[in-house]
Amino acid sequence: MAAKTRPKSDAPDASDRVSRIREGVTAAILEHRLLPGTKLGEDEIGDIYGASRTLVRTALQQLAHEGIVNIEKNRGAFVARPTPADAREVFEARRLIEPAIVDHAIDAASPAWINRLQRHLTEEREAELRGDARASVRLSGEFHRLVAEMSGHSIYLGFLKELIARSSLIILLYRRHDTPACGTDHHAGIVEAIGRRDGEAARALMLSHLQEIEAELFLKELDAADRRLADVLGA
Amino acid sequence: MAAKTRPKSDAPDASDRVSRIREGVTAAILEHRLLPGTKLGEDEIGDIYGASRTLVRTALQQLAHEGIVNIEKNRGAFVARPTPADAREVFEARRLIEPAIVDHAIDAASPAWINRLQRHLTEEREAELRGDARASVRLSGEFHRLVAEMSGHSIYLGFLKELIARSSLIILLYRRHDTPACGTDHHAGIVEAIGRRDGEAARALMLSHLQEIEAELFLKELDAADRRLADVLGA
DNA sequence: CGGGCGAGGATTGTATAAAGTTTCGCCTGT
DNA sequence: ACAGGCGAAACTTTATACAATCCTCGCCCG
Repeated sequence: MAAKTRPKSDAPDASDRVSRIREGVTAAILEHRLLPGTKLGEDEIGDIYGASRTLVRTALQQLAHEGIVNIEKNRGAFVARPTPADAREVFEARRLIEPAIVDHAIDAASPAWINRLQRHLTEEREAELRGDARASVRLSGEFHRLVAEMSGHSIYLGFLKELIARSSLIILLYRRHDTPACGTDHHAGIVEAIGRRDGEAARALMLSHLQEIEAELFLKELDAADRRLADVLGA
Repeated sequence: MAAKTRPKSDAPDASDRVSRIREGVTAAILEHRLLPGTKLGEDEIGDIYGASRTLVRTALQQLAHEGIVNIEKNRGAFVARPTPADAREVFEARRLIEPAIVDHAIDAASPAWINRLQRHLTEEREAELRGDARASVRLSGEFHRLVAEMSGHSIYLGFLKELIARSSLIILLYRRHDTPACGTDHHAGIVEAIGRRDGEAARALMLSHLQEIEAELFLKELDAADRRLADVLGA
């Protein structure tokens, strides 16, 4: 943004206590350790991170703005619970943005970056090999963030961070349980196309990768019983 | 969002005092009444809106997350000052997203919506006719937001709100002063194409509209003197 | 007379306390 | 036995007080 010199609220500045809280909660959500609907009490989190409620509150507000936490007035903060409609919107947005990101990534592709991506791929493979589902899902999302960082497009990066976090919740809620290994192979193909500077192929691979993820979802209303009631009766 | 029933932090719920502050400041920025770099003191704003610093602070944090305010640690909040690089990113993102929004808007086009758009066009023309520059620039941005609302795509809407606000700052900073009437005619053409349900034409018109706005900008570093110094010397 | 230094004032960051709202258990009345 | 209401506890919201940091301005020294 305008101030590259200042560690903005969004910066990965770990010395900031608010950032630590936000990143801790985000990581927990990305690793599927926090389930949708979970209450995030201020005291509770404050005790965990040794911070006062003031700081916890600002962290939660930031997460709310990112769409992975819902703050309900006088009731508190809860891990968001995306609806099927939300899911479709998120993936449509990703199908639109990520090919554009890949294009920029190719422009910025340097040996150092390619190396970084390949190191990430091995990390993904290792996690998958050892059956670490939590690391797998986290790394899978991080791959996309890495490509966005590589693109150097800070606005796309910001948007995508939001979309990835929400995608994680969506996958947790709606993924069919019968689908085995996820897209590490896809990721490898994308890296390879980026390395070749083949924009056409890279965009196409990214697109089909996202389509495949979405195709693995079962986007039907869950908890039909109380969900219906909430929708029918709610304001 | 997951909770259509709850007025989220982002909702246009005017009864909320934080929202009032946020919307007041946003409006001032959109109308070019607050200039980039202006300091937004907490006490100052608190006095204006009769709110304690706690509420002002959360409003400012939300605005910072939207990218129209920069919060510098221990120094306060300032109206953002997008760089030319930021400007290019913002308009690239708009060129990507808004055609997609227009597509959805066509799907949702009803007589009521078309009517709403046309009423907006007359408002724009009236403001332009009476030479009200502030209303003009505000309504010009609102047109795009209106189309996004019409699309029913809440994620695109959220992204675009951010992009519009930043665009307003960018136009204020970088617009060539020799350009006369802005794009009310363009807007009319877009509405007409939407009314015809002609997606091809509507997308093309939106794209060329955005390109024209961007072409009217002079994206060179301003304040070469202290700007250069700040970039060279600043951390 | 210019530049460094330091105290004072102002402003932000953080914590804590007061106020308001919701929730849940319990108790009463039918 | 059960529905409904009352009340206390827990939590969020808001305000205020305190601490830390930064900026300004004047003073002193070279």
